[in-house]
Amino acid sequence: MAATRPRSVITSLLGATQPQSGLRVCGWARSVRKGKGVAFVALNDGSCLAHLQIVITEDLANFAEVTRAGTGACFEVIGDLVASPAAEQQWELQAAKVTILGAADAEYPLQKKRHSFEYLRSVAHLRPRANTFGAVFRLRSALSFAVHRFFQERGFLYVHTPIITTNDCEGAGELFRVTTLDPRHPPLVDGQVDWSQDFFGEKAGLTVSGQLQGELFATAFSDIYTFGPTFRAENSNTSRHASEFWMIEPEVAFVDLAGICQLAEDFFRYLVQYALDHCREDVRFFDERVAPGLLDRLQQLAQTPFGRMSYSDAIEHLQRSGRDFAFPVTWGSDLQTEHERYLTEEVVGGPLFVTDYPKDIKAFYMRLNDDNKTVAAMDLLVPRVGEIIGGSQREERLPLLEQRLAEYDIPVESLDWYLDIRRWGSCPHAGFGLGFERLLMYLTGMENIRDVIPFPRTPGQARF
RNA sequence: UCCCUCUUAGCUCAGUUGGCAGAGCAUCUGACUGUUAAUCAGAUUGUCGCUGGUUCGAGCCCAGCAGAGGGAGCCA
Repeated sequence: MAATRPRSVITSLLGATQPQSGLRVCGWARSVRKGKGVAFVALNDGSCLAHLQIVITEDLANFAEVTRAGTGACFEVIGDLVASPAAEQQWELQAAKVTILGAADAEYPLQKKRHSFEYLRSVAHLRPRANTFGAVFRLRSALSFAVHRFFQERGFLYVHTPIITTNDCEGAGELFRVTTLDPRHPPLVDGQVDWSQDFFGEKAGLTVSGQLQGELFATAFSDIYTFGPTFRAENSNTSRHASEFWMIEPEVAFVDLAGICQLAEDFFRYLVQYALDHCREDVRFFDERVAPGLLDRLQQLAQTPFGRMSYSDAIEHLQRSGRDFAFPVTWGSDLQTEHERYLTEEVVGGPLFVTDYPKDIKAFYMRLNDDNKTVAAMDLLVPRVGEIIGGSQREERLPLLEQRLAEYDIPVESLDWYLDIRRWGSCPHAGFGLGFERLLMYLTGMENIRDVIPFPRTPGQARF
Protein backbone atom coordinates (compact mmCIF):
# COMPACT_ATOMS: atom_id res chain seq x y z
CA MET A 1 0.00 0.00 0.00
CA ALA A 2 1.47 3.30 -1.09
CA ALA A 3 0.74 4.97 2.20
CA THR A 4 3.56 7.44 1.80
CA ARG A 5 1.70 9.24 -0.95
CA PRO A 6 -0.80 11.75 0.50
CA ARG A 7 -4.45 10.84 0.08
CA SER A 8 -6.58 13.09 -2.10
CA VAL A 9 -10.06 13.80 -0.80
CA ILE A 10 -12.84 13.20 -3.29
CA THR A 11 -14.73 16.43 -2.65
CA SER A 12 -11.67 18.49 -3.60
CA LEU A 13 -10.94 16.37 -6.68
CA LEU A 14 -14.48 16.89 -7.95
CA GLY A 15 -13.93 20.63 -7.70
CA ALA A 16 -10.60 20.52 -9.50
CA THR A 17 -9.80 23.12 -12.16
CA GLN A 18 -7.24 21.06 -14.08
CA PRO A 19 -6.08 17.45 -14.59
CA GLN A 20 -3.69 15.98 -12.04
CA SER A 21 -1.53 12.91 -12.18
CA GLY A 22 -0.17 10.42 -9.67
CA LEU A 23 -3.03 10.77 -7.18
CA ARG A 24 -3.93 8.39 -4.38
CA VAL A 25 -7.62 8.02 -3.55
CA CYS A 26 -9.32 5.73 -1.04
CA GLY A 27 -12.97 4.95 -0.50
CA TRP A 28 -15.84 2.51 -0.64
CA ALA A 29 -17.47 1.28 -3.84
CA ARG A 30 -21.11 2.28 -4.22
CA SER A 31 -21.41 0.41 -7.50
CA VAL A 32 -19.17 -1.48 -9.90
CA ARG A 33 -20.23 -1.45 -13.54
CA LYS A 34 -18.44 -3.85 -15.80
CA GLY A 35 -18.34 -3.70 -19.57
CA LYS A 36 -16.13 -5.52 -22.02
CA GLY A 37 -12.57 -4.41 -21.38
CA VAL A 38 -13.48 -1.58 -19.07
CA ALA A 39 -15.16 -1.16 -15.70
CA PHE A 40 -16.37 1.80 -13.67
CA VAL A 41 -16.35 2.07 -9.91
CA ALA A 42 -18.38 4.79 -8.18
CA LEU A 43 -16.13 5.56 -5.22
CA ASN A 44 -17.23 7.47 -2.11
CA ASP A 45 -15.02 8.53 0.80
CA GLY A 46 -17.67 10.36 2.81
CA SER A 47 -16.23 13.79 2.08
CA CYS A 48 -19.27 14.63 -0.03
CA LEU A 49 -22.42 13.15 -1.44
CA ALA A 50 -21.05 12.74 -4.97
CA HIS A 51 -18.97 9.79 -6.05
CA LEU A 52 -15.70 9.82 -7.98
CA GLN A 53 -15.80 7.61 -11.05
CA ILE A 54 -12.81 5.27 -11.24
CA VAL A 55 -12.05 3.95 -14.72
CA ILE A 56 -10.42 0.52 -14.74
CA THR A 57 -9.17 -1.05 -17.93
CA GLU A 58 -8.46 -4.67 -18.75
CA ASP A 59 -4.68 -4.23 -18.77
CA LEU A 60 -4.67 -3.97 -14.95
CA ALA A 61 -3.28 -7.20 -13.49
CA ASN A 62 -6.15 -7.64 -11.04
CA PHE A 63 -8.94 -6.45 -13.35
CA ALA A 64 -11.05 -9.59 -12.85
CA GLU A 65 -10.60 -9.53 -9.08
CA VAL A 66 -11.42 -5.83 -8.80
CA THR A 67 -14.56 -6.00 -10.90
CA ARG A 68 -15.77 -8.92 -8.82
CA ALA A 69 -15.27 -7.04 -5.53
CA GLY A 70 -18.63 -5.33 -5.78
CA THR A 71 -20.68 -2.88 -3.77
CA GLY A 72 -19.31 -2.08 -0.32
CA ALA A 73 -15.68 -3.03 -0.96
CA CYS A 74 -12.92 -0.66 0.09
CA PHE A 75 -10.37 0.37 -2.55
CA GLU A 76 -7.15 2.29 -2.75
CA VAL A 77 -6.54 3.68 -6.23
CA ILE A 78 -3.45 5.27 -7.75
CA GLY A 79 -4.16 7.12 -10.96
CA ASP A 80 -4.67 10.32 -12.90
CA LEU A 81 -7.54 12.76 -12.68
CA VAL A 82 -8.69 13.37 -16.24
CA ALA A 83 -11.62 15.10 -17.89
CA SER A 84 -14.46 12.64 -18.29
CA PRO A 85 -15.72 12.11 -21.85
CA ALA A 86 -19.19 11.27 -20.52
CA ALA A 87 -21.83 13.82 -19.58
CA GLU A 88 -22.61 12.73 -16.04
CA GLN A 89 -19.41 13.99 -14.46
CA GLN A 90 -16.69 16.50 -15.16
CA TRP A 91 -13.77 14.48 -13.78
CA GLU A 92 -12.86 10.83 -13.45
CA LEU A 93 -9.87 8.93 -12.15
CA GLN A 94 -8.01 6.78 -14.69
CA ALA A 95 -6.64 3.97 -12.52
CA ALA A 96 -3.02 2.86 -12.86
CA LYS A 97 -3.14 0.61 -9.81
CA VAL A 98 -6.06 -0.61 -7.72
CA THR A 99 -5.69 -2.34 -4.35
CA ILE A 100 -8.60 -4.01 -2.63
CA LEU A 101 -8.18 -3.00 1.02
CA GLY A 102 -11.32 -4.77 2.15
CA ALA A 103 -13.56 -6.99 0.07
CA ALA A 104 -17.35 -7.17 0.47
CA ASP A 105 -19.39 -10.18 -0.54
CA ALA A 106 -23.06 -10.61 -1.39
CA GLU A 107 -23.97 -10.56 2.29
CA TYR A 108 -23.17 -6.82 2.48
CA PRO A 109 -26.43 -5.38 3.81
CA LEU A 110 -26.43 -2.15 1.79
CA GLN A 111 -27.30 -2.65 -1.83
CA LYS A 112 -27.14 -0.14 -4.63
CA LYS A 113 -30.77 0.76 -4.32
CA ARG A 114 -33.05 2.58 -1.98
CA HIS A 115 -33.61 1.02 1.44
CA SER A 116 -36.28 1.93 3.96
CA PHE A 117 -35.16 4.00 6.95
CA GLU A 118 -36.57 1.26 9.21
CA TYR A 119 -34.27 -1.29 7.64
CA LEU A 120 -31.26 1.02 7.77
CA ARG A 121 -31.90 1.57 11.49
CA SER A 122 -31.43 -2.16 11.97
CA VAL A 123 -27.97 -1.80 10.42
CA ALA A 124 -27.10 1.50 12.10
CA HIS A 125 -23.44 0.45 12.21
CA LEU A 126 -23.32 0.49 8.40
CA ARG A 127 -25.87 3.12 7.47
CA PRO A 128 -23.35 6.01 7.53
CA ARG A 129 -22.27 4.57 4.16
CA ALA A 130 -25.72 5.20 2.69
CA ASN A 131 -26.25 8.46 0.80
CA THR A 132 -28.97 9.84 3.06
CA PHE A 133 -27.05 9.15 6.27
CA GLY A 134 -23.85 10.49 4.81
CA ALA A 135 -25.74 13.72 4.20
CA VAL A 136 -27.37 13.66 7.66
CA PHE A 137 -24.12 13.18 9.55
CA ARG A 138 -22.15 15.69 7.48
CA LEU A 139 -24.88 18.22 8.25
CA ARG A 140 -24.88 17.24 11.92
CA SER A 141 -21.14 17.81 12.13
CA ALA A 142 -21.29 21.13 10.29
CA LEU A 143 -24.17 22.40 12.43
CA SER A 144 -22.37 21.42 15.66
CA PHE A 145 -19.58 23.71 14.58
CA ALA A 146 -22.09 26.42 13.63
CA VAL A 147 -23.57 26.32 17.13
CA HIS A 148 -20.19 27.04 18.66
CA ARG A 149 -19.38 29.65 16.05
CA PHE A 150 -22.58 31.58 16.68
CA PHE A 151 -21.99 31.84 20.42
CA GLN A 152 -18.22 32.28 20.28
CA GLU A 153 -18.61 35.15 17.80
CA ARG A 154 -20.87 36.82 20.35
CA GLY A 155 -18.50 36.31 23.27
CA PHE A 156 -20.49 33.61 25.04
CA LEU A 157 -18.65 31.30 27.44
CA TYR A 158 -18.95 27.58 26.71
CA VAL A 159 -19.50 25.73 29.98
CA HIS A 160 -19.42 21.97 30.49
CA THR A 161 -22.26 21.26 32.88
CA PRO A 162 -22.15 17.91 34.67
CA ILE A 163 -23.42 14.67 33.15
CA ILE A 164 -23.95 13.10 36.57
CA THR A 165 -26.25 15.02 38.85
CA THR A 166 -27.78 14.64 42.29
CA ASN A 167 -30.67 17.02 41.63
CA ASP A 168 -33.83 15.00 41.79
CA CYS A 169 -36.18 17.83 41.01
CA GLU A 170 -35.16 19.70 37.90
CA GLY A 171 -38.68 19.54 36.61
CA ALA A 172 -37.78 18.07 33.25
CA GLY A 173 -38.64 14.41 33.48
CA GLU A 174 -37.43 11.10 34.84
CA LEU A 175 -33.74 10.55 35.46
CA PHE A 176 -31.69 7.48 34.71
CA ARG A 177 -30.28 6.21 38.00
CA VAL A 178 -26.50 6.09 38.36
CA THR A 179 -25.40 3.69 41.07
CA THR A 180 -22.69 1.21 42.01
CA LEU A 181 -24.87 -0.59 44.57
CA ASP A 182 -25.44 -4.31 44.08
CA PRO A 183 -28.95 -4.49 42.63
CA ARG A 184 -29.57 -7.85 44.33
CA HIS A 185 -28.47 -6.77 47.82
CA PRO A 186 -28.73 -2.97 48.21
CA PRO A 187 -28.15 -1.62 51.72
CA LEU A 188 -31.51 -1.04 53.38
CA VAL A 189 -32.77 1.26 56.10
CA ASP A 190 -36.36 0.67 57.21
CA GLY A 191 -36.94 -1.35 54.04
CA GLN A 192 -35.80 1.52 51.80
CA VAL A 193 -32.56 1.66 49.81
CA ASP A 194 -29.94 3.57 51.80
CA TRP A 195 -28.54 5.87 49.13
CA SER A 196 -26.06 7.37 51.58
CA GLN A 197 -24.01 4.21 51.07
CA ASP A 198 -23.98 4.67 47.29
CA PHE A 199 -20.93 5.91 45.36
CA PHE A 200 -21.76 9.62 45.67
CA GLY A 201 -23.25 9.38 49.14
CA GLU A 202 -26.67 10.24 47.80
CA LYS A 203 -29.05 9.41 44.96
CA ALA A 204 -27.49 10.27 41.62
CA GLY A 205 -28.62 10.19 38.02
CA LEU A 206 -27.84 11.37 34.51
CA THR A 207 -28.62 15.00 33.76
CA VAL A 208 -31.92 15.97 32.19
CA SER A 209 -30.77 19.56 31.63
CA GLY A 210 -27.75 21.73 32.28
CA GLN A 211 -29.91 24.77 32.92
CA LEU A 212 -29.57 25.14 36.68
CA GLN A 213 -25.77 24.96 36.53
CA GLY A 214 -25.89 27.18 33.45
CA GLU A 215 -27.67 29.83 35.50
CA LEU A 216 -24.84 29.72 38.04
CA PHE A 217 -22.30 30.48 35.33
CA ALA A 218 -24.49 33.20 33.79
CA THR A 219 -24.33 35.06 37.10
CA ALA A 220 -20.54 35.16 36.74
CA PHE A 221 -19.85 35.32 32.99
CA SER A 222 -23.07 37.07 31.86
CA ASP A 223 -23.41 35.17 28.57
CA ILE A 224 -22.92 31.41 28.53
CA TYR A 225 -24.05 28.32 26.67
CA THR A 226 -23.93 24.58 27.05
CA PHE A 227 -24.00 21.99 24.29
CA GLY A 228 -23.98 18.40 25.40
CA PRO A 229 -25.84 15.13 25.85
CA THR A 230 -29.02 14.96 27.86
CA PHE A 231 -30.81 11.90 29.19
CA ARG A 232 -34.47 11.29 29.91
CA ALA A 233 -35.85 8.00 31.18
CA GLU A 234 -39.34 8.76 29.89
CA ASN A 235 -41.24 5.94 28.26
CA SER A 236 -41.82 8.06 25.18
CA ASN A 237 -42.40 6.20 21.93
CA THR A 238 -42.63 8.88 19.29
CA SER A 239 -40.68 10.01 16.26
CA ARG A 240 -39.61 13.17 18.12
CA HIS A 241 -38.23 11.76 21.40
CA ALA A 242 -35.04 9.93 22.28
CA SER A 243 -33.69 8.80 25.65
CA GLU A 244 -30.31 10.33 24.84
CA PHE A 245 -30.16 13.53 22.84
CA TRP A 246 -28.08 16.67 22.51
CA MET A 247 -29.26 20.00 23.78
CA ILE A 248 -28.00 23.56 23.41
CA GLU A 249 -28.81 25.78 26.37
CA PRO A 250 -27.75 29.43 26.41
CA GLU A 251 -28.27 31.41 29.60
CA VAL A 252 -27.99 35.18 29.49
CA ALA A 253 -27.85 37.72 32.30
CA PHE A 254 -29.50 41.14 32.06
CA VAL A 255 -32.13 40.23 29.47
CA ASP A 256 -35.87 39.71 29.76
CA LEU A 257 -38.23 37.39 27.88
CA ALA A 258 -38.31 39.55 24.75
CA GLY A 259 -34.53 39.61 24.72
CA ILE A 260 -34.18 35.85 24.94
CA CYS A 261 -36.78 35.39 22.19
CA GLN A 262 -34.71 37.66 19.97
CA LEU A 263 -31.58 35.62 20.70
CA ALA A 264 -33.43 32.39 19.92
CA GLU A 265 -34.69 33.81 16.65
CA ASP A 266 -31.25 35.12 15.61
CA PHE A 267 -29.70 31.78 16.55
CA PHE A 268 -32.22 29.67 14.68
CA ARG A 269 -32.00 31.79 11.56
CA TYR A 270 -28.20 31.75 11.74
CA LEU A 271 -28.19 27.96 11.79
CA VAL A 272 -30.56 27.72 8.83
CA GLN A 273 -28.41 30.14 6.85
CA TYR A 274 -25.28 28.22 7.83
CA ALA A 275 -26.75 25.00 6.47
CA LEU A 276 -27.71 26.73 3.22
CA ASP A 277 -24.25 28.27 2.85
CA HIS A 278 -22.07 25.34 3.90
CA CYS A 279 -24.08 22.18 3.18
CA ARG A 280 -25.69 23.16 -0.08
CA GLU A 281 -25.17 19.84 -1.85
CA ASP A 282 -26.61 17.83 1.06
CA VAL A 283 -29.57 20.18 1.60
CA ARG A 284 -30.35 19.94 -2.11
CA PHE A 285 -30.27 16.16 -1.81
CA PHE A 286 -32.83 16.30 1.02
CA ASP A 287 -34.97 18.64 -1.05
CA GLU A 288 -34.92 16.21 -3.99
CA ARG A 289 -35.09 12.86 -2.24
CA VAL A 290 -36.48 13.27 1.27
CA ALA A 291 -38.66 16.37 1.65
CA PRO A 292 -39.68 18.19 -1.53
CA GLY A 293 -39.96 21.93 -0.95
CA LEU A 294 -37.38 21.93 1.84
CA LEU A 295 -34.98 24.31 0.12
CA ASP A 296 -37.66 26.96 -0.49
CA ARG A 297 -38.87 26.66 3.08
CA LEU A 298 -35.39 27.13 4.53
CA GLN A 299 -34.59 30.04 2.25
CA GLN A 300 -37.81 31.73 3.20
CA LEU A 301 -37.26 31.13 6.90
CA ALA A 302 -33.83 32.68 6.85
CA GLN A 303 -35.46 35.99 5.87
CA THR A 304 -38.91 36.32 7.47
CA PRO A 305 -39.33 37.40 11.09
CA PHE A 306 -40.90 34.84 13.42
CA GLY A 307 -44.41 35.28 14.77
CA ARG A 308 -45.04 36.18 18.40
CA MET A 309 -48.23 35.50 20.29
CA SER A 310 -49.12 35.32 23.95
CA TYR A 311 -50.66 32.14 25.29
CA SER A 312 -53.88 34.03 25.98
CA ASP A 313 -54.06 35.28 22.39
CA ALA A 314 -53.31 31.78 21.16
CA ILE A 315 -56.25 30.43 23.15
CA GLU A 316 -58.50 33.10 21.61
CA HIS A 317 -57.29 32.21 18.10
CA LEU A 318 -58.03 28.56 18.72
CA GLN A 319 -61.45 29.23 20.20
CA ARG A 320 -62.42 31.46 17.27
CA SER A 321 -61.04 29.02 14.68
CA GLY A 322 -64.26 27.05 14.48
CA ARG A 323 -62.13 23.90 14.41
CA ASP A 324 -63.30 20.73 16.04
CA PHE A 325 -60.25 19.83 18.12
CA ALA A 326 -59.98 16.47 19.85
CA PHE A 327 -58.86 18.30 23.02
CA PRO A 328 -60.91 21.22 24.30
CA VAL A 329 -59.37 24.68 24.27
CA THR A 330 -59.62 26.35 27.65
CA TRP A 331 -57.45 28.96 29.32
CA GLY A 332 -55.25 27.16 31.84
CA SER A 333 -54.67 23.88 30.05
CA ASP A 334 -51.58 23.20 28.00
CA LEU A 335 -51.58 23.46 24.21
CA GLN A 336 -51.88 20.05 22.56
CA THR A 337 -49.93 18.99 19.49
CA GLU A 338 -53.00 19.58 17.30
CA HIS A 339 -53.29 23.14 18.66
CA GLU A 340 -49.61 23.88 18.13
CA ARG A 341 -49.77 22.59 14.58
CA TYR A 342 -52.82 24.70 13.78
CA LEU A 343 -51.14 27.83 15.10
CA THR A 344 -47.79 27.40 13.40
CA GLU A 345 -48.92 25.75 10.17
CA GLU A 346 -52.21 27.52 9.48
CA VAL A 347 -52.40 30.78 11.44
CA VAL A 348 -48.79 31.90 11.04
CA GLY A 349 -47.40 29.62 8.33
CA GLY A 350 -43.94 29.65 9.89
CA PRO A 351 -42.10 29.65 13.22
CA LEU A 352 -44.05 31.10 16.12
CA PHE A 353 -43.15 32.09 19.67
CA VAL A 354 -45.92 31.44 22.15
CA THR A 355 -45.23 33.32 25.37
CA ASP A 356 -46.58 33.94 28.88
CA TYR A 357 -48.12 30.59 29.80
CA PRO A 358 -50.26 30.01 32.91
CA LYS A 359 -47.93 29.48 35.86
CA ASP A 360 -49.51 26.19 36.89
CA ILE A 361 -48.46 24.34 33.74
CA LYS A 362 -44.85 25.52 33.74
CA ALA A 363 -41.70 24.87 35.78
CA PHE A 364 -40.99 26.42 39.18
CA TYR A 365 -38.04 28.53 38.04
CA MET A 366 -39.95 30.64 35.50
CA ARG A 367 -40.47 34.28 36.40
CA LEU A 368 -43.90 35.27 37.64
CA ASN A 369 -45.54 38.02 35.58
CA ASP A 370 -47.23 41.04 37.17
CA ASP A 371 -50.67 39.55 36.53
CA ASN A 372 -49.80 36.84 39.08
CA LYS A 373 -51.34 34.26 36.73
CA THR A 374 -48.75 33.75 34.02
CA VAL A 375 -45.01 33.25 33.81
CA ALA A 376 -42.43 34.67 31.41
CA ALA A 377 -42.11 31.46 29.40
CA MET A 378 -41.72 30.91 25.68
CA ASP A 379 -41.94 28.00 23.28
CA LEU A 380 -40.81 28.22 19.68
CA LEU A 381 -43.10 26.15 17.47
CA VAL A 382 -42.15 25.26 13.91
CA PRO A 383 -44.23 23.56 11.21
CA ARG A 384 -43.84 19.76 10.97
CA VAL A 385 -41.54 19.37 13.99
CA GLY A 386 -43.57 21.18 16.67
CA GLU A 387 -41.86 22.49 19.78
CA ILE A 388 -38.21 23.00 19.02
CA ILE A 389 -37.19 25.49 21.70
CA GLY A 390 -38.44 25.96 25.24
CA GLY A 391 -37.23 28.83 27.38
CA SER A 392 -38.06 31.47 29.94
CA GLN A 393 -36.98 34.42 31.96
CA ARG A 394 -35.93 32.98 35.32
CA GLU A 395 -37.33 34.02 38.67
CA GLU A 396 -34.56 36.12 40.22
CA ARG A 397 -36.55 37.28 43.29
CA LEU A 398 -35.74 35.01 46.21
CA PRO A 399 -39.04 35.20 48.14
CA LEU A 400 -41.09 34.52 45.03
CA LEU A 401 -38.84 31.61 44.04
CA GLU A 402 -39.12 30.10 47.53
CA GLN A 403 -42.86 30.42 47.31
CA ARG A 404 -42.89 28.64 43.96
CA LEU A 405 -40.74 25.81 45.36
CA ALA A 406 -43.26 25.40 48.16
CA GLU A 407 -46.12 25.20 45.66
CA TYR A 408 -44.28 22.40 43.86
CA ASP A 409 -43.41 20.60 47.15
CA ILE A 410 -39.71 20.88 46.40
CA PRO A 411 -37.63 21.08 49.59
CA VAL A 412 -35.65 24.32 49.67
CA GLU A 413 -32.57 22.54 51.09
CA SER A 414 -32.22 20.42 47.95
CA LEU A 415 -31.62 23.54 45.87
CA ASP A 416 -29.87 25.80 48.37
CA TRP A 417 -26.96 26.32 45.96
CA TYR A 418 -29.40 27.36 43.24
CA LEU A 419 -31.06 29.84 45.59
CA ASP A 420 -27.68 31.29 46.62
CA ILE A 421 -27.31 33.17 43.33
CA ARG A 422 -30.55 34.98 44.29
CA ARG A 423 -29.15 35.70 47.75
CA TRP A 424 -26.04 37.48 46.54
CA GLY A 425 -25.90 39.64 43.46
CA SER A 426 -29.10 38.39 41.91
CA CYS A 427 -29.94 39.71 38.47
CA PRO A 428 -32.56 39.31 35.77
CA HIS A 429 -31.61 36.48 33.42
CA ALA A 430 -33.18 34.21 30.86
CA GLY A 431 -32.34 31.19 28.73
CA PHE A 432 -33.65 28.48 26.49
CA GLY A 433 -33.03 24.93 25.37
CA LEU A 434 -32.86 23.85 21.75
CA GLY A 435 -33.09 20.15 20.93
CA PHE A 436 -30.25 19.60 18.47
CA GLU A 437 -31.89 16.58 16.85
CA ARG A 438 -35.14 18.49 16.34
CA LEU A 439 -33.17 21.24 14.65
CA LEU A 440 -31.62 18.63 12.36
CA MET A 441 -35.05 17.18 11.60
CA TYR A 442 -36.17 20.62 10.55
CA LEU A 443 -33.09 21.22 8.40
CA THR A 444 -33.10 17.82 6.68
CA GLY A 445 -36.81 17.06 6.47
CA MET A 446 -36.10 13.69 8.10
CA GLU A 447 -39.22 12.66 9.98
CA ASN A 448 -37.80 10.41 12.70
CA ILE A 449 -35.39 11.51 15.44
CA ARG A 450 -33.78 8.05 15.25
CA ASP A 451 -32.50 8.97 11.79
CA VAL A 452 -30.64 12.15 12.73
CA ILE A 453 -28.61 10.76 15.65
CA PRO A 454 -25.82 8.27 14.93
CA PHE A 455 -26.86 5.57 17.39
CA PRO A 456 -30.36 6.22 18.72
CA ARG A 457 -31.32 5.26 22.27
CA THR A 458 -35.03 4.82 22.83
CA PRO A 459 -37.09 2.65 25.20
CA GLY A 460 -36.04 -0.95 24.59
CA GLN A 461 -33.24 -0.01 22.21
CA ALA A 462 -29.58 0.76 22.99
CA ARG A 463 -27.83 -1.44 20.44
CA PHE A 464 -24.49 -0.58 18.82
C1' U B 1 -48.13 4.16 29.13
C1' C B 2 -52.67 4.23 25.69
C1' C B 3 -54.96 3.65 20.56
C1' C B 4 -54.32 1.90 15.45
C1' U B 5 -51.51 -0.74 11.70
C1' C B 6 -47.81 -4.00 10.03
C1' U B 7 -44.41 -8.63 10.20
C1' U B 8 -44.02 -13.40 3.30
C1' A B 9 -36.75 -14.61 -0.50
C1' G B 10 -30.75 -10.68 1.11
C1' C B 11 -34.02 -5.81 0.10
C1' U B 12 -38.98 -3.65 -1.53
C1' C B 13 -43.52 -5.77 -1.78
C1' A B 14 -47.97 -8.82 -4.16
C1' G B 15 -50.57 -13.11 -2.60
C1' U B 16 -58.05 -13.43 -4.94
C1' U B 17 -63.41 -17.13 -1.45
C1' G B 18 -58.99 -21.15 3.21
C1' G B 19 -56.77 -25.36 -1.98
C1' C B 20 -49.07 -26.38 -5.55
C1' A B 21 -45.08 -19.86 -2.44
C1' G B 22 -44.95 -15.15 -6.40
C1' A B 23 -42.79 -10.43 -8.83
C1' G B 24 -39.07 -6.58 -9.16
C1' C B 25 -34.29 -5.54 -7.42
C1' A B 26 -29.85 -7.86 -5.35
C1' U B 27 -26.63 -12.29 -6.10
C1' C B 28 -24.48 -15.97 -9.69
C1' U B 29 -23.41 -17.37 -15.05
C1' G B 30 -23.11 -15.48 -19.93
C1' A B 31 -23.30 -11.29 -23.69
C1' C B 32 -21.76 -6.18 -24.65
C1' U B 33 -15.19 -1.21 -26.38
C1' G B 34 -17.36 4.19 -22.08
C1' U B 35 -20.97 2.81 -18.22
C1' U B 36 -24.03 6.46 -14.93
C1' A B 37 -28.34 2.70 -8.98
C1' A B 38 -25.81 0.44 -17.03
C1' U B 39 -28.46 -2.82 -20.34
C1' C B 40 -29.85 -7.77 -22.40
C1' A B 41 -30.41 -13.42 -21.72
C1' G B 42 -30.54 -17.38 -18.22
C1' A B 43 -30.13 -19.45 -13.14
C1' U B 44 -30.17 -19.77 -7.61
C1' U B 45 -32.83 -18.01 -3.35
C1' G B 46 -38.48 -19.41 1.69
C1' U B 47 -38.66 -21.56 9.75
C1' C B 48 -44.84 -16.95 5.37
C1' G B 49 -42.29 -13.13 13.15
C1' C B 50 -43.03 -16.96 17.39
C1' U B 51 -46.41 -20.32 20.18
C1' G B 52 -50.93 -22.58 20.25
C1' G B 53 -56.05 -23.27 18.23
C1' U B 54 -60.11 -24.07 14.34
C1' U B 55 -60.18 -27.02 9.67
C1' C B 56 -59.73 -32.70 5.30
C1' G B 57 -56.48 -28.53 4.28
C1' A B 58 -54.00 -22.10 7.14
C1' G B 59 -49.44 -17.11 4.43
C1' C B 60 -54.90 -16.16 4.76
C1' C B 61 -59.55 -17.42 10.22
C1' C B 62 -59.04 -17.19 16.06
C1' A B 63 -56.02 -16.44 20.75
C1' G B 64 -51.54 -15.20 23.18
C1' C B 65 -46.55 -13.37 22.83
C1' A B 66 -42.51 -10.64 20.45
C1' G B 67 -40.65 -6.88 17.23
C1' A B 68 -41.45 -2.63 14.09
C1' G B 69 -44.18 1.69 12.28
C1' G B 70 -47.88 5.69 12.84
C1' G B 71 -50.75 8.67 16.30
C1' A B 72 -51.48 10.50 21.58
C1' G B 73 -49.49 11.84 26.40
C1' C B 74 -44.69 13.73 28.54
C1' C B 75 -41.04 17.19 26.43
C1' A B 76 -36.17 19.25 23.50
